[in-house]
Amino acid sequence: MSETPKARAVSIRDVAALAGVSLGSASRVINRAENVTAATRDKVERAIAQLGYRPNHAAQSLRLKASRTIGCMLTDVTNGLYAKLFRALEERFRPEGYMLLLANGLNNPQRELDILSMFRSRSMDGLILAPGNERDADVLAAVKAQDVPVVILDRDMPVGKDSLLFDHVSGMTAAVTHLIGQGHRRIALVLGQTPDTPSRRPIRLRVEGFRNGFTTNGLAVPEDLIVLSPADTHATFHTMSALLSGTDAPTAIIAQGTNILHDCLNAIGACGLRIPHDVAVISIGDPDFAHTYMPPLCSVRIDLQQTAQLCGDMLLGRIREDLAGGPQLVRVCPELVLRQSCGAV
Amino acid sequence: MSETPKARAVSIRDVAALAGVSLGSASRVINRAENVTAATRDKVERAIAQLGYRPNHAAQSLRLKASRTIGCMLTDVTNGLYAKLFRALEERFRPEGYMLLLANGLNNPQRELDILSMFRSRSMDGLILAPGNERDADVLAAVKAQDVPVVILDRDMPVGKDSLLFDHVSGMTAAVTHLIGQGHRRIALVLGQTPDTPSRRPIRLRVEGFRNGFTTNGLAVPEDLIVLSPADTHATFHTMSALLSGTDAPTAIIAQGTNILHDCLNAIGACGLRIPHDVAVISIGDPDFAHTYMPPLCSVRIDLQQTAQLCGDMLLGRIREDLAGGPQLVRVCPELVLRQSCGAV
DNA sequence: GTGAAAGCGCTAACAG
DNA sequence: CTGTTAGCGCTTTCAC
Repeated sequence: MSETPKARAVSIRDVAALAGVSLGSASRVINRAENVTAATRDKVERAIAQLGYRPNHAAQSLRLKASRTIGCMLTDVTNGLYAKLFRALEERFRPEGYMLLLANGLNNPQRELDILSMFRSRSMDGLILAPGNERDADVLAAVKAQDVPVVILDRDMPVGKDSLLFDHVSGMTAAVTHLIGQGHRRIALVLGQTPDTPSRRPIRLRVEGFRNGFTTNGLAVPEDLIVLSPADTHATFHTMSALLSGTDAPTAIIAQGTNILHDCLNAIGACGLRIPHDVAVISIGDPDFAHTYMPPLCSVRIDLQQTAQLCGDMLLGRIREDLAGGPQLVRVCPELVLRQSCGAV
Repeated sequence: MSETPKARAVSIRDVAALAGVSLGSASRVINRAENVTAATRDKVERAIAQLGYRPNHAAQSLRLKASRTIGCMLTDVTNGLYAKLFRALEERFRPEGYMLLLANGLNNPQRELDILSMFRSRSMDGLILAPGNERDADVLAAVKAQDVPVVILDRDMPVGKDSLLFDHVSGMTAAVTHLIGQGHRRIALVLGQTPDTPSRRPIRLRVEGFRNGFTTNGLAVPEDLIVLSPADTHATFHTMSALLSGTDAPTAIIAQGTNILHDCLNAIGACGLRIPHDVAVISIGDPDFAHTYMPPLCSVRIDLQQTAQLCGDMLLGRIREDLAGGPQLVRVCPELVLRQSCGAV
């Protein structure tokens, strides 16, 4: 079994005793304070090594009122985007000595409230939040009530917190404009449908960007090709199959999310169409298989390293109080990654 | 901005004062102790509500030597399997009042050591570990040295800890046996390659199960069809294309991991072959698109709810000390999900 | 049933 | 430069 099953963990007291110095000196060495003799430092460090001492984090947190922990509430890590985002955030915060508490909101307001409440009592040093429910009054209030630094990720929440927003409008406009430039007019936009879809910022802005792409190019928006469809059934497949084999079929498809994308690809295959010759495809989001697929799929990608970087700058800035003033708002622009599926390249 | 920017958080003292009772009584109410009058309870609860009091978690941890936090070190949440596992673990532990600290080991021993060290100083109540490096002496030692309950997930680590192991052998044997039953003899096994592949339990056991499937059926193992290939390049695509268009080509493919699977599917498509008519496919792991794909992909799936349930039983059992005795070892058997791609159904 | 007081392990302020 | 001490917020004896 393990080494020292129930032996009380070694405390700074034990270290001080073994080193033959006072508790305070031991603490100073541990916290790399200036005012310590080399000799003292040495004795203490030897004792630490010998005892395998590690400071008690709970005691430090209590004392310092800082836990070196960031609470992350994301919609669902099962979604590749959030998983990658989490990874990027981990890379950003780990070198600074922070660990991340992760909780999935799952678009469930009650659950989100619980999580926010747990974060609150656990004295997180900061929070990174992407609640599913931007318009839920209770969630809004709970976010607003947080008294630690908060960064809201890609949600419109009027709660007076810092936020980092993806510019879905420009991303989508770029995609549409590119397709229009390739001669496409009948472009379909396929989005995942959830109960409160219309209130979701990412969805809302993508639709806006889509329309925007046409109007700025002086074209009418093909409203009939904006498809909202539940991501977890075959509904998308059937809808798209019908659309593709019907009259005035789309010649290009912009699909959001891995599941929806797969359904679209299946529909294209089932209709015997070829990409990009018969129909062009752009993926919103850049899953791993996009660049492996045959042909490689053009996609609208968000730079998650950059996102994490900026998010960390803001949050750490607030935590360290280098950053003052009212709520900041940082934008990250998605980029269009040209690959064969959109007929360019 | 936020409500009470820098006002010192309300403590149990404030609650007691407002309620007009002693600090001890307030504590008793909060901890739902028996010995409190209804009147006292009432006053305290009113005060709590009025002040919006939330116990200070750091202080509780320090006092109780328990943080109600579980440290999870998984290889990489970016991998759908781990993401789903994390979700399942969250479902298991949340109702019990635990939150999860998540860190990605990324197959990097140094990183894993750092994480284990942080876990150790943060007095986690328990750990769930799936290190990439099962054979790294330092990692082994660090895991062994943990003095809180630990469950090792799907790794062979002789460290005297509880563990939950997936029975990859039986899963793979079932897959092979099924294919053999369908008349296949030339079955390819395609696995992801990493520097220390051979020492990885999941890989090792799958190869073993593959061979086992043939030998128990009295057949020779097609060693030439065991393909190890890096998951992050197109290598798999090329290897499989060559294999499929060569002489004595495989008539069935067992592919492990989403990326490898995609490469195999691409190769099959590129060679103009049809599933399952020309070549059968079984996926190791059951990504979302498996059941959506056309045709739906047969897969070997691990029940992650069950996994999380058992993992929680063990870990919570140890934490609460209901579970005593030497290291436990629990096995979870993957199940073969029959779908069209393997020619049955 | 309730209040007073000790102390979890640590840091920081203060004397020396 | 070092030792002593107070106290972070909480739970839990222990008297009353």
